[in-house]
Amino acid sequence: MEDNLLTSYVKAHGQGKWRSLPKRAGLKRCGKSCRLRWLNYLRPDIKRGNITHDEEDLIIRLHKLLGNRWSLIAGRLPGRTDNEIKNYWNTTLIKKFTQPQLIQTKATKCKNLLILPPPSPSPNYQNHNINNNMNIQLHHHHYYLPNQSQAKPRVNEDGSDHENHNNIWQVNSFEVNNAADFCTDLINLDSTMEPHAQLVLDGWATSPINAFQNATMDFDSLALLLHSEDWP
DNA sequence: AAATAGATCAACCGCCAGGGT
DNA sequence: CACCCTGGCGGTTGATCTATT
Repeated sequence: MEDNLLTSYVKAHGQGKWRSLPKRAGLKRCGKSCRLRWLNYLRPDIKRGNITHDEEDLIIRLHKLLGNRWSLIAGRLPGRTDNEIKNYWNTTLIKKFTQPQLIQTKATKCKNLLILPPPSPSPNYQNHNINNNMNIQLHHHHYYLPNQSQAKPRVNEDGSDHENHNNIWQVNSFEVNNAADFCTDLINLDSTMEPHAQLVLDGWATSPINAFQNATMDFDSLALLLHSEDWP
């Protein structure tokens, strides 16, 4: 009933003026609630049905690139809402990234960020030290490891693992195979880690990794890419 | 069939940015 | 400038549905 009122009102008068809409349309909801109902449910271009495999793949890629910026991700998935994608991530996808056996799935192919235990990194990798023994805070699901044997959490003095240490990992070095992916991983670093983030970004700007492959990509071009119709 | 646990998703809430005055 | 209003965003909650015991 309210949905019908809201739908017909928006179709007749267009979106906007949400605060005053309930009064004019004869609804008992607040304006915010009307807006949410329209955007997430009543809009005619809403896509119904389950998330497809392709959409899931795209969500994973975009989330890797953008983090929890659901509206931006939704903008790349026609007919899907930010709320829907957020729910899908929080209920379905997040499990995939927190299950250890999936450490070698597609997302883990990214070897760009090596998190290695001291003292010395593996000789099998070409390393570019940005800042030795730098402590960086990472989100649970935002780091990608080559395999479990090459990266270990720092162990506390009492033998407990990093989970009791506010997710602080000791980062010694970085390996970069693809500049764009490296850029992605930097973006996914916890924004609360300042000033360490700036150290990393400084390293990004000045370290030898810029000589690598597609290393011409910078953050400005990344932003352009995100707004490009060619993406993904 | 009933009770319980787990999963899903729409809705709510608080915060923030931008525009207008 | 400071203040207010509005729209938008992301995190969280709670109701409902589904599966399991």
